[in-house]
This record gives sequence, structure tokens and C-alpha cells, in this order.
Amino acid sequence: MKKVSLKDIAERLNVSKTTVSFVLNGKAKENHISEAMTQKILHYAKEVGYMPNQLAKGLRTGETKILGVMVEDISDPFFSSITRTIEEQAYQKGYKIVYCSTENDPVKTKELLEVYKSRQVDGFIIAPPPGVEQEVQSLLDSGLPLVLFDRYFPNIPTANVVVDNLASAHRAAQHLVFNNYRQIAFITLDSEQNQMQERLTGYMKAMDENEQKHHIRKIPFDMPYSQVVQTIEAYLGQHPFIDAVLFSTSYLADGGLEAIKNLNLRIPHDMGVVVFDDEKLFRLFTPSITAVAQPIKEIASTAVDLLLNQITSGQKQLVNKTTILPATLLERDSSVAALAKP
Amino acid sequence: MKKVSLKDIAERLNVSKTTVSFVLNGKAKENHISEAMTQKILHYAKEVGYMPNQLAKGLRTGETKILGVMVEDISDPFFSSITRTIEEQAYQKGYKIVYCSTENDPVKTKELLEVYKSRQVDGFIIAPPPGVEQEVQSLLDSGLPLVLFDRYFPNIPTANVVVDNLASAHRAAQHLVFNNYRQIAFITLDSEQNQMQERLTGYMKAMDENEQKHHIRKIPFDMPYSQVVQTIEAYLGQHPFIDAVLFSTSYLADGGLEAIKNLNLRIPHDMGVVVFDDEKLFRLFTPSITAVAQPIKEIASTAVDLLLNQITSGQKQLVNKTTILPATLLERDSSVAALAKP
DNA sequence: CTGATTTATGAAAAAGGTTTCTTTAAAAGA
DNA sequence: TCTTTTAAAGAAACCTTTTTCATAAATCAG
Repeated sequence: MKKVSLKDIAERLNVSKTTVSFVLNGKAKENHISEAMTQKILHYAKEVGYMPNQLAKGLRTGETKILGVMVEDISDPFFSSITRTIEEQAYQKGYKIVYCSTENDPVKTKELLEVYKSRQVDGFIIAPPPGVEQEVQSLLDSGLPLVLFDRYFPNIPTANVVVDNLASAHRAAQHLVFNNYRQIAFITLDSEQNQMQERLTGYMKAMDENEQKHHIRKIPFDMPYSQVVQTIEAYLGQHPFIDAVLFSTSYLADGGLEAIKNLNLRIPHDMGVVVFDDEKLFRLFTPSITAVAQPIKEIASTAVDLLLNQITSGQKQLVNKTTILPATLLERDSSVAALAKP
Repeated sequence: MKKVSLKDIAERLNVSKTTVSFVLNGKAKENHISEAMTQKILHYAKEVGYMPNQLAKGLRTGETKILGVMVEDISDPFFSSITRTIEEQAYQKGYKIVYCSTENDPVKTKELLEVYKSRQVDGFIIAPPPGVEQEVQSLLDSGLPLVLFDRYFPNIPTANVVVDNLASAHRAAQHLVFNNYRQIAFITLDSEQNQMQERLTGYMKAMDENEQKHHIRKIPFDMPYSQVVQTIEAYLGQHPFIDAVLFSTSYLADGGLEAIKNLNLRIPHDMGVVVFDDEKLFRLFTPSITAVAQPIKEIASTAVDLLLNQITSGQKQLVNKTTILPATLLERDSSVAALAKP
């Protein structure tokens, strides 16, 4: 049951490795291998269950058929469903993926990038943490196929796929205004990443247009969950006039919902709620939670398509294109006017 | 900025590849490389940012420092959090992971196994689908380090890590009995996998001990979500006397909760609910959902430890050990007696 | 001073493929 | 009949490392 190599086959059949390699790679015809020989080799290879060693293959050809995927945290529902779709799409096209969680840590990310490069992945799909501009630029310079998603660096000409964060946040905030909420808070991460900045801008724009005050609370990025709950609880406690909250990420939303529950505030009567990123169970909540849903499948398959294009077309053409997809506001009970102000 | 190889360094420094390799692998001393030479090489390697090609290294040494992880579906919260912890643990010990979703499909799984073998992963952590006994046995035969989790094949002597499914299900059902529910249904997957069988047995044992009738509904494995909802809705509609449900997986639980909502049944008054596998948001539900929580971290780190032990100790010793971890019943509002029968 | 060690380094093989270049024999063209 | 093509297959280089073995000089024992 030991694994059989191409050399083994060649020796056993008394032919050269060359011939075997040609046949097994479907290049028999163009290299004038006789039909008899072709069949003999094919048959024997199948019989012994030959599988080429991909390391050797990758070493020689420079192609590994592996894509490196880097997300912030694979246990986050948003990222895990994106990754799932990426995996599916890539698999269909004959690619495997290796992935990792960056934890939004630039140091870890840089390490991981080196690891992936040294494993000669054929391309990258990355949700980059802040502070890795240089590394991304250098990937680009070395001509490595690369797609960023969820966030990107505006002054690096990569291929990106994101949702229209500004418009989505604006729409979400506007929706709360329509529903008669008058003191709308925006709870977000203290982050310079562009998706967060855009969501913030969208919120502020909506407030300005409606001549409402800004109520912005920025939570440090690495704060553990229990503290997030406490922090939001304290914030809402100290600002009792706030009658609605827009959460910029589902991580914050979870903490926020817990805080609201702890404060015994009734949704949507005492507090309207809209959340960035839908979660499977939000629909089943009582009341159901209004959410901005990103188009997971589209994001993932666009990213894969863009990447595979770069890979196959020898890159250097479709790059520097930011694909902006629309997000959907799922209007559910947690923000409904009729319920809010009877 | 092109990548520099060991050969490049050797040529540039006018030394042999051997010397460079020894130095860079910390084997300078034992191979009598002079301190001056050592420093020169180290310094230059750092200057040009040398990173060894892992493909070549793996090809030569047979070690890749990569672990293959196969789960049913990476977008399932249970599996994604397990995977996250596996990743963390493995990373700390210098291992990277490649993972894939088997979709519980034996054919896809067999393919993937071949892929991983041909990439020479150092070991496997697998939640196996049904029907891959032969492949698992052959992995074992070829001496490949391997750990199964979540489910396993009782007559294959692998290392396994699971929770005590029988006792957990028994405890969950018993808990419903204590809370005065009298017609308790068990909604599960139509699956021969041993974790499902054990949960079923645990439920039946509890019913028998309390002289209650079995109400078992098996849902086909590959049924799409919307149909799951319909099916459960129909089942509960046709069996109106059922006053509590134990769901054997969170996938079914999601569908079941939606069905219960559609039927306008009040939890826990009209229907007690206990769910296998906790989800982050169950705590925040109204009413909060009672769940059997598996010890994610322990499962993952036990699996990694067992695997790494096999790898480093040249395997063949700790194998054939099934580690059974306890699960926790998180008693929340969806199954509480006082609320149920006022 | 000679033979045995030790020190410091390099040459070459090996891992398992792919690919370019040859080689040999047969077929085709002149 | 002699040269040119083409068919069929093999030899060898190459991708990048690791590792065994060899070599030369220096040191040491006697």
C-alpha cells in the first residue's frame, strides 16, 4: 500500500518517466505516444491508484492550485459563510484553499503572508487588517494575483470587492428616522478601516440631512465580549434619551442586544435596533431584528472570479477595480414605526 | 524583489549550499561551521529576507508542518468555532492547517483525502461522513497520524474525541420530564452516524425510564432548510399533543424554532424546547433557549494534542483511544417548569 | 615526523515531478 | 537511392532543499 511514484510506474513498465508523464498529463497525442503505450500506462496507473505528489509538481511548475484565504475570524458567521462559498467556487474550478484567521493583527498577518508565499499559493483573497499596506503593495509588485474584500486600501491599486457601506449605513439610519426615532446612536468600532469609516459617514450624513444630533460611541477593537456588553450598557444608561441604535458590526450587535436586554428596554418600543450583518437567527428573534445583509454569495464568487481571472490571464489587466455590491436592508420588527410609536 | 533561493545566497557569498543550509537550520555548531561564516550567512540571509521554499523542503523531508482538517460545513457555528480553536492551537505549535467542508458527502471526502495525501499533510483531524470507513482504515494502515472528532467508527481503532452523546441526550430529555412535559418529541436526522444514534438512544432511555411514549421524527439528511421548516411544522401540526421537543442538531433546531414560530406556539408554555449545540444568540432569545453545549475548546485542543502526539512520537501508541468529554446542559427559559406549567 | 583526528567546507544524491533536447527508426519526398 | 520528415520514446536538466559522503587543512598523539 506504499505510495507509488511516477518513477515506479516507469520502471515497472520499462518505459521512461517522460513517457509516463506525458500520458498522465494528457499530452500523449501531441507528443506522438502510441495508442497502445498510452493505454498500457493509463491502465496501470489506475490499477495502482497513482496520485502525483503535488509538492513535486508545484515545485517544478510553480503552480500549486492553492488559493490563500485570510479572514478576520473564521468563527464569525459573516466570514465563515464567505469562506464556505469561496471554497465551493474554488473547488469547482480545481482549486483548493488554505485559510487562516488574522485576528485583525498585522503582525500575525505578515507572518501568515510569508508562510503562504513560501508555500507558493497561486493567489490571495484577503480581508486585510489595518497596517499591512506595505505587504499588500509588495504582493502587488511581485505580480501575485490578489483580491481584497470587505475592506481595502484606497491608495493601493488592488482588485477589491465590497458592499456600498456608505449608502447602506445611510439607508439604515434613514430607515430609523422614517420610523420616528429621534435620538439615534451609532455604535461602532474604533477603527480606521475604510468599511467602518464609510458606515460612520453614512450614518452622519443621514443625521445631518434630518438635522438630528450625532450620538457616536466607538468601542476599542480588541475589547472582550463581556466588556463590550458592559460598555454599551453604561453608554445607554448614561444617555437615556437615545431611542434607537445602529450597530456597525454583528459582534457589537450581539453585545448590544445583551445590554439592551439587561437594561430591560423593550425593542422596538423603547429602543429601535438595526444591525450591520444579518445573522441566521435574527429572523427568529422576538422581535425579529432588522439587519443590513451583505450579499455573501456574490461577494465570494466575485472575489473568486476576479482572482481566477488574474491567475489565468497572467494578471496585469483587470486589477485596480473596486467592485461595489449593494447590501439589502431587511426591515424586520426591531425598527418598525407602527410598533415603535403606537 | 524576486524571491531569493538558498542557491542564490550560496553563489552570492561564494560558499556551498550545504553550508548555507546548515547555518540557516541552526546546525552550524554541530557541523563545525566557523563563527565568522555563520554570522556572514545569517546576516546576509536576513538582509535579503530569505524564506525557504516550503514545497522543496516538504518534498525533501517529508514533513510539511501542515494539518488537514475536514469538517462537515465550515459555515456551521459548531464546526467553525472548533476549527478556529484548532487553528489557534496548531499555529502555536508551528503548524498550519488546510481545511475543507465535506458536506457529509463520502465521494467528495474521498477526493479531498487524496488531495491532502498528495500534498503530504502531516496529519488529519476529521469529522467523518458516513461511508468512508475503508479510507479511514487505510489512512490508519499507512501510518498517517489521524484523529476523528464529533463522530467515529466504533470498529476502527482510531483516536477519537467526542462528547458523551448518550448521557447528554438522556439528561436533556430527563430535564424536560422534570419540568412536567409529558409528550416529548425527538427530532433528529435520519442518519446512522454514531453520535446521532447515541443521542437517539439517550432520548429513548429517558422516555422508557419515565414510561413515556417515544415520538421520533427523522429528517432526511440533505433536506434543504425551507423544507425542514415545513416538515417540522407539519409534524407538530399533526401531533398537537406534543408539548416539548428535543432537537438533535442546531440545524434542525433553527428550522424547528421557525416552525414553532409559524404555528404560533408559545415557548415554553405550549412547547418546551431543548436544542443540541448551543449557539451564540440562544442566550439572547426571548425566551432564551435551553441547549446542550459541547465543550468546543476542549474538543479542539484535545484533538490537536492527540494528533501532535502521534506525529512527534512516531505514532503507533496512543491510538485507539476515545476521549469522551462531558457536555453541559444550559438550562434556560425555553424549558423551565415554573414557566411551563404555572 | 608520521599517522590519526578534528575542523571547516563542498560535491553530489535524493525527493518526485515536468520539460527540453536527443536519438532511433520508419515514412515520405526528390 | 539519398535526404528530409515524422513518429515514438528516452536522457538529462531543472525546481529547491536536505543530507550523506568526501576532501583538504589543521591539530594532536606518540
